[in-house]
Amino acid sequence: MTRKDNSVNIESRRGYHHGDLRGALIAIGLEMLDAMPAEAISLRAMARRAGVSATAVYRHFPNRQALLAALAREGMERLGGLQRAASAAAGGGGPGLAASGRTYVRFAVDNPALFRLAFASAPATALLDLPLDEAGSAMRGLREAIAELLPPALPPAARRDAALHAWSLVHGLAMLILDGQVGYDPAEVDRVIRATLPGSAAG
Amino acid sequence: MTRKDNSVNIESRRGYHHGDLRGALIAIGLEMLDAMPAEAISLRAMARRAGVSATAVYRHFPNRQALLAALAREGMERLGGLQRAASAAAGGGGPGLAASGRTYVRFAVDNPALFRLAFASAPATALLDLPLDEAGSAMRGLREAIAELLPPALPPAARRDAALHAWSLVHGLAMLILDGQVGYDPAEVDRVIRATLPGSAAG
DNA sequence: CCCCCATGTTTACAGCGACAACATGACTCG
DNA sequence: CGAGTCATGTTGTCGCTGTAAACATGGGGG
Repeated sequence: MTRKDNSVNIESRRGYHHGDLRGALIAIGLEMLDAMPAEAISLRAMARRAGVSATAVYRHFPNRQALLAALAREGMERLGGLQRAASAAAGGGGPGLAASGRTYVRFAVDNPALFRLAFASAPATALLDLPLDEAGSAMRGLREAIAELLPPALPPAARRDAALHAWSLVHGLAMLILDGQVGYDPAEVDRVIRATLPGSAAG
Repeated sequence: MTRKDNSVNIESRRGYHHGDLRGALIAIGLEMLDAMPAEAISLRAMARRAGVSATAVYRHFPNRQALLAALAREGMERLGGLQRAASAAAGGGGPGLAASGRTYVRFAVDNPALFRLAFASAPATALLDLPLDEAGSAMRGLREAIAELLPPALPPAARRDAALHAWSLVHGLAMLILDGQVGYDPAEVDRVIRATLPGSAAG
């Protein structure tokens, strides 16, 4: 998916001058996020890698933050996709929810900079309060798994609480691990997640 | 506590040249953290406020990060103190643990920049794995409340799981709120925290 | 065919963290 | 009491950053 060219695209040139600079910058940014935190990525470094002057970036993004926001969106989408896939692969229901949670933490561990960025510069729209089909792809997996798991008769407020509960737990786990406050032990993560499934705790 | 002088201290001069520059910088940093995130605080701005040249800071901190780390430590200590106080005021036990958790989230909401900084540049020592009396003051409150609440017969691993569970939940809640992913509703926070108390969920 | 405008470049500026060389003044010791 | 040392603070500088303004260019639509 991410071609490895550091210079300008040649084949996929659908743009005008050079190539798809916007896309190239995003690919470069994601690549750099594998090696360093977002705050260490300079606009100029990305431009350099793209083989382009620093100010060319401003033709595609109003400022550095906007570029990072684009990377953040990509991160959210990847996370959401993995969660949905994991939930489906586990057959949905309780196992699906647990799998979705494990995937959430795993993603954070595997892509710390991207995970951090995804939330740090996320749009301030409260994902939990959006209707499911607009809730970005980020929380779709978790919320769908929870919705499926809860007794349909439950009032919406209880559903919301359950979703918040599950989300907070995995998010807290992820952040504490990333910040080095606790070690990453998959078995432990799994235990803690299972203990929180709706049904073990009252909604 | 934080005197409001922007120039050099006069009365509390226990230092040599000007005053207690190190202390002044920390006070200034905490003040600035009330108004902006840590990454927006420049070493030069702090020096300016202290009425001192930029490089004077390097006499007291090896670099900017070290100064921020000092602020982070202060944040951790404040948070820990508040938690212990809240737990004690609630009479310990289950109510104490819930109070400690509520205080954790509240602190984050009230001091977003300081809270973030406290974890972002925390020493990478896994607080949860330290003996209680060395565990900094950060997690003391939570862990003491949990220890008190759990049946003494429980094996240490179960205690650890319970602590991690509680900590993850409140930390996740706090971060999601700070990142604007969910709104801050004290009642909701309280509900979610109560649902996680050891005893509602199996350890 | 030509011109327009999206895309990219050059130049410039202020602010940043950090290093090296220098100044100063408070405390110590003879 | 006088000298000198060393912690503390200053000046000057460097390379880097984000970003604004003015200029260049070339591909596609009139």
